[in-house]
Amino acid sequence: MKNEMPHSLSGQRLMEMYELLFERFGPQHWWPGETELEIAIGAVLAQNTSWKNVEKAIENLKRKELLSVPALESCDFAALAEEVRPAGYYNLKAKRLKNLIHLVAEEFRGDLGVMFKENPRAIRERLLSVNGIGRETADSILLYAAGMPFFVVDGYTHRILFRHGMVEEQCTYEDLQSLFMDNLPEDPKLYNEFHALVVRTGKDLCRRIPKCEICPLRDWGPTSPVAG
DNA sequence: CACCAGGCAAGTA
DNA sequence: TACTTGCATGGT
Repeated sequence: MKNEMPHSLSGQRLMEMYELLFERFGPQHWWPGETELEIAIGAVLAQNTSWKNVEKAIENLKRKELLSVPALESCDFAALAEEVRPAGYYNLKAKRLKNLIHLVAEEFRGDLGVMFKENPRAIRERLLSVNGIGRETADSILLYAAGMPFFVVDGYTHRILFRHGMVEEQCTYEDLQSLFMDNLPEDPKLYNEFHALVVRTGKDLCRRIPKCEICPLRDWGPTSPVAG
């Protein structure tokens, strides 16, 4: 039984959850990037890293005029690594950016707009085949840069839904993504705002001790990390 | 000092 | 399949 059919109990609570979060925090104005490329680059740089550090790296890239496909494709690896250094894992991320840019340059004429005209599922698989692009990064690019209806799942999504007894602790990325996508309207704007609100909420939830007095979801059942 | 942040891939068993 | 580990800066 591959649970979580559409209209599961947890699924039916999602829209209410969204409304509570939106009432509490308001619009989050995501993704905070100006171009498709900037958003895609930011998605890679943001892997397990605070957004503040990502901003510094992106600002470096802008200042060095490296925020274009041709510039990123041709620039020296060590120079790129130095610019993305504030975002952490800089050697790893410089390589991952090169991998992503290589895909766009070689298969889509260096144009993300061209890539985004292809079949969404096919593009997702193509992105996932790039070393350094996992499911969250791929979905972030597809939702926030391309405007495609893929719900982005992250650590906060899992933590919040598990703490409120809506999923099993060992549930997969696909389980969580399906819960949202099978129970909400297929609306990129809704997915955009909802994920941003999940992150905003997660920032107020300590890893060990939930600050339930300020959590809009405090009345939503269990809030202990051990579900007790 | 410890712990965390808008993950992912590679290695091991 | 299911763990574990390396990657790294910057803020609290």
